[in-house]
Amino acid sequence: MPALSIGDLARRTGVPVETIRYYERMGLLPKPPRTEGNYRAYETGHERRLAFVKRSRDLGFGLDAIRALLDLADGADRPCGEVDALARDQLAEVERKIADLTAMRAELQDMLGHCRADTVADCEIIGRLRGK
Amino acid sequence: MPALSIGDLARRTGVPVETIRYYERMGLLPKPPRTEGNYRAYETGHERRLAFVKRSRDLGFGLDAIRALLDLADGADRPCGEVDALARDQLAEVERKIADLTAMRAELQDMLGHCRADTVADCEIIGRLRGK
DNA sequence: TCTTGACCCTGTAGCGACTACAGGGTGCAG
DNA sequence: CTGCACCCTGTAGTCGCTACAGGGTCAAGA
Ligand SMILES: [Zn+2]
Ligand SMILES: [Zn+2]
Ligand SMILES: [Zn+2]
Ligand SMILES: [Zn+2]
Repeated sequence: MPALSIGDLARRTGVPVETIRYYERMGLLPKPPRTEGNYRAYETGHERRLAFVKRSRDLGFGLDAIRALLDLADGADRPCGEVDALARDQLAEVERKIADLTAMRAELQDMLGHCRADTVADCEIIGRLRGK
Repeated sequence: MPALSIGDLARRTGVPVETIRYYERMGLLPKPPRTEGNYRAYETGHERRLAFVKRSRDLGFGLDAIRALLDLADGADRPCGEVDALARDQLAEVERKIADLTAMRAELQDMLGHCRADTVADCEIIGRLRGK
């Protein structure tokens, strides 16, 4: 199996080229070997690692947490308590955001429901933003 | 009623001093008159405007949208269709975010539910991040 | 052989909405 | 008069990208 260019890797993982280079700068991906022409040459190990990063990002983990997860994933024998703690923190963060957004949604829906589409002077939305 | 210092305004609205200055730079708040010592001197009009901005931010509106809302709020006679459109856009954005976060929450909860707290090699969380 | 065009490289700047200084000036109470 | 809390401007950092600018590389087609 031949080495992959950064564009190949981007197509295979769905992560944009610029983002792959950014992850490398941030220390999430190891610096790959280069071709004669100074192109990055990736192997399947790199692809697996990038896929791990992408799945973690899709769950909302920050790059610091992902670095920690990658480190933990390398130590097969250790207990997974730290992994679970990171996942629980992330779940808590997601739940906090959902709670905030749910409150926003309720207020926006209520505003929109009360607006009778007349003039700005009587508009319920503007009225509430002004504080009644 | 005497003029308010920026610190007074911050305490009364719950908006940090640095953020008030930032809103002024961004054109959301008018430049207030200054005292002899070059301190900003606010009146109740400024406080109302800042409160409007804060309530809008609390609903997740971006600063561009808030600028538009402030402009619209000044034209009392005009129909409120544009206001409603901004609110509907914001509601749609909030709903999109809730959907994304809800999917993340489900996956995180499921991962955590399947983890039997043994070694990293067998950890369901790490396993799924690796793509099974 | 030459040229075109797609790809790759580095380095830097921008996004949004703040937040945190650094390095100074002001104002009031003890 | 001396602290101390507050205020000023200007700049840089945060997070996770994203978008250039200004070049180099490489394979296919004429
Ligand atoms: Zn109601
Ligand atoms: Zn209305
Ligand atoms: Zn399950
Ligand atoms: Zn586990």
